[in-house]
Amino acid sequence: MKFSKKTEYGLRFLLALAELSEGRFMGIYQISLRHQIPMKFLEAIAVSLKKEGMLEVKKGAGGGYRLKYLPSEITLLMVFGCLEDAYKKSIDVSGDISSNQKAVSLILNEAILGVRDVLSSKTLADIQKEYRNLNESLMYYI
Amino acid sequence: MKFSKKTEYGLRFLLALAELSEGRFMGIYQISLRHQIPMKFLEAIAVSLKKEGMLEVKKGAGGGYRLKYLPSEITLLMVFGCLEDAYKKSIDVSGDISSNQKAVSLILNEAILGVRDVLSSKTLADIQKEYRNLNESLMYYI
DNA sequence: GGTTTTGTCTAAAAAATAAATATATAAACT
DNA sequence: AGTTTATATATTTATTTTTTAGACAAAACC
Repeated sequence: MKFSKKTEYGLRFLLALAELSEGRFMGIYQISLRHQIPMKFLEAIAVSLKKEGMLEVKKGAGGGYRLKYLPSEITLLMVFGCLEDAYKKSIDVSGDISSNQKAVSLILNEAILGVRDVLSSKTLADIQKEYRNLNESLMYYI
Repeated sequence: MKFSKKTEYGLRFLLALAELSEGRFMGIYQISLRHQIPMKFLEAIAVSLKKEGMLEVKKGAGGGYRLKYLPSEITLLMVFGCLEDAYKKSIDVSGDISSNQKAVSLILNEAILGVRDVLSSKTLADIQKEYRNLNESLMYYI
């Protein structure tokens, strides 16, 4: 399984937004700085996420992005759909294809369906929970 | 989800072997020709599969490869393990990493476990079944 | 024993994709 | 008006995937 930087950065970006207090916006510059994500890359990621309707935007001072949905409503599958190119195009099983090839494609497609199930069972809320856990453990050291 | 050509070719190669009559060997040249897979690429794929102990080899005339296991014992996960580079290295969740990053990695790893389950639930025998189905349907046209 | 058939190994070219950077423009807020 | 923020476009760099090539090694065949 490969997870692109894009997806990883995207999830970290969403996590950062999820941790904001209700209704607040946060800009890319800050997030990029605070979480060490290449700024311009993050910019492109934000655009993709917005295009799929996952974010609200406010321009100008005090603006930035905020989540359009609850963390518990944002599944990994949604995020992958926005950011992993491989998820956008489904496997093409048509045209002049041998049955050897077709059989393989069909089973791979079935596998993909299973994977989609897995990915839609995990949400941003799960990541948030993990995040808070980790921070709690850190507290003990201080 | 991305499936590399390597994996796709690999599965088609294994399918071809699975369809041989018990105990027979078949060479790369033939398979590459019959199933339109770039020969030298297939060669490398065969080597990888052999390295992981999935194939038996016989050199010289009348030689080639044959499966070492029953198709029902060969899972997609095994094949991916041999051929998808991304499957070899698991995500590294150590070192100097922010908890933002760590939380994401941890959940992604959990997702990977789920994916592995999916992939180990499908076998070469499933592909074979599909293959035979497809060929049967074709027969009606002739 | 020599020739053919097959696999093995190493290299590297070519193509595709991913990751990062730069610059200029547009909108919104104070 | 001027600052802050996002948007769009283009370019570069790096990495990975896919493909091709050639020399070598082992087994089988006659």
